[in-house]
Amino acid sequence: MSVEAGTQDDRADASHPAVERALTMLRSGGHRITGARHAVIETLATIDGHPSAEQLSEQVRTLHPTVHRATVYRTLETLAALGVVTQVHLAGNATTYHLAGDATGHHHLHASCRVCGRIIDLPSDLLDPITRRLAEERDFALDPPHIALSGTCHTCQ
Amino acid sequence: MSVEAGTQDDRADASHPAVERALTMLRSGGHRITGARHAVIETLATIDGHPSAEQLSEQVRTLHPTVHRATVYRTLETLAALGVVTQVHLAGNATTYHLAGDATGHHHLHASCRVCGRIIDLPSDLLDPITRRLAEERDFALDPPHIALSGTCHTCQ
DNA sequence: ATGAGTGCAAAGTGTTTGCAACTAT
DNA sequence: ATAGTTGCAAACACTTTGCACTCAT
Repeated sequence: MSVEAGTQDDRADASHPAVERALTMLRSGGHRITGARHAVIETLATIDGHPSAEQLSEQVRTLHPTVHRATVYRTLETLAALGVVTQVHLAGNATTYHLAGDATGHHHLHASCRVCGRIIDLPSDLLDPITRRLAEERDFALDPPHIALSGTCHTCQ
Repeated sequence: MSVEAGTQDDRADASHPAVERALTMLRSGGHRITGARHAVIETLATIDGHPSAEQLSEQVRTLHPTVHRATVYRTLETLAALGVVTQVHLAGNATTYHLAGDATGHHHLHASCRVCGRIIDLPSDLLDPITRRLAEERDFALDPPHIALSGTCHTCQ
């Protein structure tokens, strides 16, 4: 692995709280802190937008060229299982990933435009009534952030 | 093409209303009625469950072995553009297709279980309040049937 | 030291596309 | 006749897997 251990303060921001949190959760989940994982997590913390695994992988590789695509996919899967990252499925496009409860610790939902692909952030409580109704009437535990709603944005209508 | 024109009453059910409707919409959309399209539409009308393009393609081929996968994909795309079929995206799985407003003419929504993959049909008005809210507050035209909600079904919780 | 994690290459899915041949109109 | 469609093969995008090697613990 090519990431120097010991000092990670040479990169991005010395200790983005979300990065610390993610590392802690990894460790307490019984996983090892490797350079590759460190790199993926820091990339997640700094990258803008709603990156796919492939885009993350590319971005990771700009600073850590030896980190393989497959490792990024595996790391994201691990982090998702731990609840550190949220996987968002985008109606026909690649799955995207972001740190769960970024910064402020509160989640949000997404909608994607069928026409232009734009992704729109939505308040996390938007689906609360539906979540409640599905739980009561169908005993179904909705996981609202896991899919992006689909429709047409205002510029594309 | 291997489908005999003239008589389609030798297959499944002589004239499933939905099939007639689909053929009419195809024609009035300026498209040609080909054996392959006929086969796809009849398969859509008869198949159970929530088939993917690949499954439909397989099923079509049991009766019409010369119809190619690619043609099924193209036909489904055409039918979706005409609004004859509804495309449902399934959070990480293959897109599924069904005749829009099957039989009775009313749509329904879907939710899929993250664990077992089961697909649950939901009333079409479930998301009406959210649709309204998104239209008003974000000028976003939600297309509720286009994605399946995601969560955990009662047997998997 | 030792097993979790990695890089790599290769295989899997699901889906799209370029093109020559075909056929519904 | 002539465009719209098809079959085919090949490419594509995204993701997973088997395996030998490496490194965090």
